[in-house]
Amino acid sequence: MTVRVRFAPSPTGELHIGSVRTILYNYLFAKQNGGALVLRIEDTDQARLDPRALPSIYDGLHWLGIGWDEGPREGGPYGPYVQSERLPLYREHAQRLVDQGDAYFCFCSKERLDQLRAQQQARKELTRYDRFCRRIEPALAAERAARDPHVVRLKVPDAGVVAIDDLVHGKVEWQLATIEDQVLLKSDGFPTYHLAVVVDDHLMEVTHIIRGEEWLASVPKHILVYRAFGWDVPPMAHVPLVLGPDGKKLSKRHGATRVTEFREQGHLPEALVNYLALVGWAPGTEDEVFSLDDLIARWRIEQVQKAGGKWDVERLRWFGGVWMRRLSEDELARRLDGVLPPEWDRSVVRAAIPVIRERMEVLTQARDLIAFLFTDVAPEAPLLVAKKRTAEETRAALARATSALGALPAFGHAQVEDALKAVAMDLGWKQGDLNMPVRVAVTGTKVGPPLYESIELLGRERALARLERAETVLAG
RNA sequence: GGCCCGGUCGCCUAGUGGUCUAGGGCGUCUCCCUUUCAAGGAGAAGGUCACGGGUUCGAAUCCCGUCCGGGCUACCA
Repeated sequence: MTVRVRFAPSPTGELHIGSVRTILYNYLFAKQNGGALVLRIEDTDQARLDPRALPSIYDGLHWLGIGWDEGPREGGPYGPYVQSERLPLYREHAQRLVDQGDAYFCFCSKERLDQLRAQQQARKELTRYDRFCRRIEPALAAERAARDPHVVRLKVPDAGVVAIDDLVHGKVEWQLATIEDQVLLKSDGFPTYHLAVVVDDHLMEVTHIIRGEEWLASVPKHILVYRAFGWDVPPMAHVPLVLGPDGKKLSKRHGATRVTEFREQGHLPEALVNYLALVGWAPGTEDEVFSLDDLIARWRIEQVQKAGGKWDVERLRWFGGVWMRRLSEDELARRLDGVLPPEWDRSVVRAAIPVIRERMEVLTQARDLIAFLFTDVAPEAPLLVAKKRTAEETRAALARATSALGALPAFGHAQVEDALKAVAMDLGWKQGDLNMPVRVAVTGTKVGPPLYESIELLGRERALARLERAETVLAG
């Protein structure tokens, strides 16, 4: 039997980083088993639809390099892959359960339900549906259903136990007495998640259900539905949640959570995938830098952690640095293309890559690192003055550096280095004491890429002009 | 409240009865390298394995209890 797994986002918002981790695990499982990955859109909550959701799922996963085999746009033999286009299917199946006596029509109003809940709360009882409509004669209920608004509820047995052998948690079981008569079909004709997942996973021949742990609690309801239909329950794996720093499910109030945001912040997709895979999984060896292909080869569902893992941007950034240095210079130049202002000369950018690459964790850092090559700098006098020297001494030193650089027959970083070393020697200054004012004069800041290379990149003309301007500032 | 899941350094984790004086990575700190910042190298600090009982010659690893955290508890997914 070929493996078929799915990821089933509900299009209620942009692609979330926590969903990506679950999708990634599904992807890895499918790939390493030569199976298929299916994208199914669970848009059964019509009130919460967000038009940005779909594009962000496609763009985000494409950016990350995670591909799938069947879905709304790519089609496939089990379509449609959007639940709102499968309504008749759910209706038929719900009807079948009613006909079999495993489900029933419920006509209770929102008001009655609210009131019931309030009363139960006041009495400190369990808040759950009182099965009021379960007592209605089936024939009468069917008749009413033809004209009155209604939902379909699952008839949960009063007693008994259901259990699964979860791939990550092991055996988990529930007393049916603690489960309420779940709504399966809503009054607007849409199914609830609980009906739709079961029907679709079965019809789409999904062989393994890998999803977030937030779904673990609804497993008994699903088992009951499978049972009522006489279907087999596929193996399930409830993977741990990605948590915020406070230990609660990662959400927007913890900061960036949308894939789009990380992309905009300049994170490398390789780093995101690598980092994310390691929240909730470890190979058991001391390796930790993994490409998507490495992960396909090494990830194992049995090694997935039970406990949730906290999101750690610092660690993500560290992986960013690692991957930054693994990218070829040409590739890095391509990645930078969309990040840097279009007017910045790409040949200059390309030339600067060797010196900025190991200083970057995210692409956007390149902007600050090489801005001095494209925009004028106007350093203030206090910043220019060398350590333990006066403004005048610094000015004089800069003047000597200026003429030394001006006299150079060739203007490569090696020559620049020789010249500045000679000046420092003459002056009797420590190299760093001379280089700092030169750096500030030429780049405008105290930190940046190596000085000699920076000066070479800038070119003689502009370097000398900036040095002269710094002298003026110091003289002034 | 109820049901369910979880609990190893600040964070991600290795570890499935003895080789654990609990290993690695991130972060932090120190030193080296050095024209700044990085990168790189060498080191350090940091965990009574939530706690308490057992079982066992021996427990982070097995059992029970407690505590703490989380998820779910909608005609949301």
